[in-house]
Amino acid sequence: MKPYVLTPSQDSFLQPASRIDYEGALNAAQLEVVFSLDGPLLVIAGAGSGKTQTLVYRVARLIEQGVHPSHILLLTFTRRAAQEMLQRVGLLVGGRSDQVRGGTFHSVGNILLRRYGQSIGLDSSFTIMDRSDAEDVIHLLRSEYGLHEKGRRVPRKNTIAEMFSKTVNTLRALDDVIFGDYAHFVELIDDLNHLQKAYQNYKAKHSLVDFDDLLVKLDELLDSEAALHEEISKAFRYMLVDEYQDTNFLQARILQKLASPHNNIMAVGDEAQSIYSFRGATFRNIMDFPNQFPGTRVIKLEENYRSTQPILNLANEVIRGAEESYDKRLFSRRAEGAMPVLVRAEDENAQSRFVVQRILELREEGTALNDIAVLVRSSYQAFDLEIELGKRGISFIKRGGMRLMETAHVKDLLAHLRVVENPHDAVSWNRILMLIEGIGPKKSAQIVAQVVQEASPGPWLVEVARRMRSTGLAAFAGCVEQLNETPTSSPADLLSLASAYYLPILKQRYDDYPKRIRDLDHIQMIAIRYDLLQVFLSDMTLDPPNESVVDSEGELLDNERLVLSTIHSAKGLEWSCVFLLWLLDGKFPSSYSIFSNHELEEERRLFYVALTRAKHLLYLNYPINIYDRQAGAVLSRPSRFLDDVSSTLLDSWVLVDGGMSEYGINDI
DNA sequence: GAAAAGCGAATTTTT
DNA sequence: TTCGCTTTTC
Repeated sequence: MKPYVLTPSQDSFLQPASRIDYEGALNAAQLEVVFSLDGPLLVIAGAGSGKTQTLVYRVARLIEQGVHPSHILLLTFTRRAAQEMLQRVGLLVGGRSDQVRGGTFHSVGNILLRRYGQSIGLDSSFTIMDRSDAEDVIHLLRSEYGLHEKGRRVPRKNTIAEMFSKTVNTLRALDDVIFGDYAHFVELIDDLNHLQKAYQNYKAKHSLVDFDDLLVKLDELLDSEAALHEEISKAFRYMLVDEYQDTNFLQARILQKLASPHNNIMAVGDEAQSIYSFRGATFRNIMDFPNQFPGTRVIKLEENYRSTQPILNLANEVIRGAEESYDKRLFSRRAEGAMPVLVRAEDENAQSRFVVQRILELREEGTALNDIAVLVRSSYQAFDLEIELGKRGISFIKRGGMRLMETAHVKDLLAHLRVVENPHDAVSWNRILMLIEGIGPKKSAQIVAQVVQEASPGPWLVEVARRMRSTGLAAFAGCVEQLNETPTSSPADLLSLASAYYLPILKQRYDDYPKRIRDLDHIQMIAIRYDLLQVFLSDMTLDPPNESVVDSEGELLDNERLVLSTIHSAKGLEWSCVFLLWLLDGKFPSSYSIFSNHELEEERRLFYVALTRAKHLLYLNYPINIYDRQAGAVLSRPSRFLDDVSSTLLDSWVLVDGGMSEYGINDI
């Protein structure tokens, strides 16, 4: 293929038509944020208070003031958030916004470590492992170590990975984590310490880096050499951090190092919306910010531009019930609006039918489908609704929950490319080898131990296949040779080669292979956008496609799609109408969390986040008479978070079956 | 001795 | 739908 050079988009040379109209777009508090460019600044921004708008204008202001865009770092919770904000900055200042550095802490870690990692002994072609890769390694090491003696209860690999991750994200020693959070495994403390060391060694030996390492090693990097630290902190002269309530202690430490000595750092957050403590995040970072950065200015944004007052009244009431009370009263100028509605359904399917029917009505009345969202606590809670939507021909997009990247077949396929990029990647070798007929854990371990040291794995594997008389391995060896012959090919071409080899295996292993092949095709489509294998692979791990589009048969309504999302994935977003499902005590809050005050409080904040996504209409739905194995009881009352809510803040509806999926409404 | 098949149990949220 | 353990097969 011939290279065809595309000239940069003309936009880059265009200047904005007129000067930026700050006063027309921002209120007084927001203006203060946008014009206080130097020194540490903490912005406490309530839900819907125009936080994104403010960030966008602040970046624009920096550029307008002559700060070079590449000296600005915008840290966000997801990469998508950064992209969207920078796109909006582009509307204000033109193409210069392309050069602003933006992304998550993890993606910044990735980029800096690729460039400077050698100074802390990290190979620049390292592979990023996701959680399930990490669990695979732990599983491997655990069996090798022989932790499972008779009669002893051994933590599951998932649990072990969680413990290890907690040590990093909460800056605690493994012993403390076990004593504090996993007291029932205290007797295994020595073994687990041993295992953690083994895990670290394994990663170092095979150039593997897990999510947490991206932070740990970045932190290390910033400490390694004074000159390097200076170079990096000079590169990011102005920093903006979004969703600060969902950062952890390690991230706060990294920030402090990145920002020193200039301290031109601004953090935005809302302690009432902290919902990632299971990942080590703590809203204490917000509280401590002024101590960490002496001279901090604090600005509060309290006016809500999103929701009507009746919705805010309910949200305020719910968060007021929190143990650690948040000094927060959102107010809106939209006094008028429909009351939020609490809807009781006889069972899950009645709940789904109600939602579908109401959505169809709203659409009749002129609400766009993509201005409606259905939110759930955990993704499986939407399954029944998905079926119902399918029946009625409503297309939707689903966010959160089971991710494409986590599926076995996608991981299998990508593993073949990962060993091309990083031949030391033992997890991927192991994964691929285990797919081959006649190769199990033992054989695989033997081969992996050798192959990671081979300069040319292809010919070596051919030889091994001949010795073993394994046709499966021979086929694989051929595939490896092909892939390595053309390492400069595009990711898409390499993927095609790997697919050709993998497809027969896929068909043999899974009865539902047609569905899985479609997933692989989807990955193939994404790969086309990339030139570099390394970038493609990193992105697939750090920023995986986590949306699945389910189109109804036939009619495609001008790209209009309903959004189904977990509450976690709905963070920062808003819709005209929001349905909240499964608002049943025992489901939300889930019966897992009701024994811990700490977790219960987080569930309450999660509920608050869900409520504040709605602009005009809010439906809180709960089915009754649901048997819950966890609780060992039939659940039938609405979430306890509504216990103290006055009945004047909510309408109550009871669904009455009118046959033929009709519903009637009785006011109580 | 190692791999494959078979069975019961458990299942939040995500970079 | 996958995890961890047990039984069966090679």
